[in-house]
Amino acid sequence: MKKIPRKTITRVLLYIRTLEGLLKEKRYLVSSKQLSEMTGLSDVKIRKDISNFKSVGKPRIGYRTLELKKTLQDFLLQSNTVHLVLFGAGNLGSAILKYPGFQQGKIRVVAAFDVSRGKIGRKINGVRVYPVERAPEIIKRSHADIGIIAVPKEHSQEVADYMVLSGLHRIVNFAPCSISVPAKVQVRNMDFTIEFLSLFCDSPK
Amino acid sequence: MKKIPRKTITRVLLYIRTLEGLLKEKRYLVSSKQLSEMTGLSDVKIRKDISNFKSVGKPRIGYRTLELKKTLQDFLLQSNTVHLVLFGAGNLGSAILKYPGFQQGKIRVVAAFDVSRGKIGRKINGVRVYPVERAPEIIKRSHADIGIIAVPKEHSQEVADYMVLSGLHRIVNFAPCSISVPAKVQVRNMDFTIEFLSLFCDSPK
DNA sequence: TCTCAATCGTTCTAAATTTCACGAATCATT
DNA sequence: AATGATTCGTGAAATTTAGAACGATTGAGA
Repeated sequence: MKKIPRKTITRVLLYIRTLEGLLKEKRYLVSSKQLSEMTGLSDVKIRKDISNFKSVGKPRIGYRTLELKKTLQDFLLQSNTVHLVLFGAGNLGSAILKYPGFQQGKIRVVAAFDVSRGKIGRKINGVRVYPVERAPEIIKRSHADIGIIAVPKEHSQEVADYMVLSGLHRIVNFAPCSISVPAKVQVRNMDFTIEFLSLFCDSPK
Repeated sequence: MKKIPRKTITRVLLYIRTLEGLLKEKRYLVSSKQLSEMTGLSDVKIRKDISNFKSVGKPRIGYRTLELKKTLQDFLLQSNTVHLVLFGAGNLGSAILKYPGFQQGKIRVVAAFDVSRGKIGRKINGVRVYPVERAPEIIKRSHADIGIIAVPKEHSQEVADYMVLSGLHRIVNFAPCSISVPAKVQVRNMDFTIEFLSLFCDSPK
C-alpha cells in the first residue's frame, strides 16, 4: 500500500467529519458532487482521494454514507482513540480542553500540566491538571500520542524539550514561535497570527 | 508582478516573525542557512521566497535583518493593521482575544459579539463585547477585514451568513464544521480535531 | 593583490499535485 | 429491452512546488 500524503489525510478527515454530519441528518447516500459542494473541494479530487483506499461507490448512485465513513476511518484510525496531553492550562489551554469536536470520541485529552499552584489539582472539563514534574510518568503510563504546547512563548522551547525527554514524538505548538526538536519528532505549528495575516494578505481587495 | 501563492505568503509571515525575534536579540545579520535552522525550511526555498520580492542579500554576508523584515512586510502588509471582529465570546473566543501574538500590532480585534446577556457590555482584554445585532453597523464603521467564528457549530452557518450580510469577505471558522458562503468570500477552517488527527495519522509509529 | 571560502540568486530538473478527459457501470424511463 | 442520463474510477496532461546544481559576488586572510 502506497503512502498517503499528509494533505490527503487532512482532506479525508474532512470527509469523515462531513459524512458524520450527513448521518445525523439520516442521509444515507451521497455523491462526490454533493461532497464537493459541502467541502469546497472538487469532485474529481474527492473521488481520487477515496479511490486511494478501495472502491466503495456505485455509479449513478454515489456512496453509501456509513460504508464510506467506515472505510475511511478504518484506514486512517483503525478505530483507535488519539491520546493527548496538554501543557499549559491557561486561557487557550482551557479552551482546547473544552473544544466540542473532541467530545465525539477519537480524541481524548488524558492530562493537563501546569506550573501554577492555583491550577494544579483542579479539573477542567473532566481533565485533571497535574504539576509538570509528573509529565514523564503520566505520559508513559497513558501512552499519550501527541503533546500540545499552550504555554507562553518564553517557555515553549523548554516545554518542547521536556516533551521529547518524556517520550513524545508529536507536538502541536500553539505558541507564536518556532521550536527546535530532533528530526524524529514531528511538530505542527498553529500560530493564529500567521493564519489571520495570511488570509488577509492572500487576496487584498 | 506575479501573484504570490498562499503557501509562500504563509512562509514569508514566518520569516517576519523569525526576523522580529532576531532583532530582539540584536542580531542584525542573518543568512538563509540560519533562517533555515530556525524555521525548519530549506535554505534554497528561503532564498527563493525572498527573491520573489527583491534582492536584498549580500553574498558571503547574508541579509540585514531589519532591511529584510521591512522588505517582506512592506510587500505583504504595507504596514497596515488587520482589523478583526470576533463572533462568540466563550472559552475559545476569550482565548483568542488574549492571544499574545496580537499584542505586537499588525492585528487588532476591534469588537466581539455574543448573544449572552452576561457577556454583553463586558470587556475582555480591552475588547468590548456587543450584542450581535450591532455587528453590521460596527463592522462597517471599523472597516473590519476578517471575521472569526468561535460560536457553537450549531450556529456557525447562521453567523457566517450574518457576516457576509454585514460586508465581511474573509472568515476564519474555528467551529468543527463546514460553512457555505458566496464564492467571493474566503474561508479558512481551523478545526483542532482535524489538525490533531492528521498529525496522528500522518506517520503512525 | 590574489586566492579561498561562504553565501546569494537563478536556471534547470524532478517530484508532487491538480485538472482534464473519457470509458464503464448503474438505474430510470419509454 | 433499449436508450439515456448520471456518476464512478482512472490514465494522461498540465500545473505547481520542491530540490539540485552552479555561476557570481563579497569579504577575509595570506
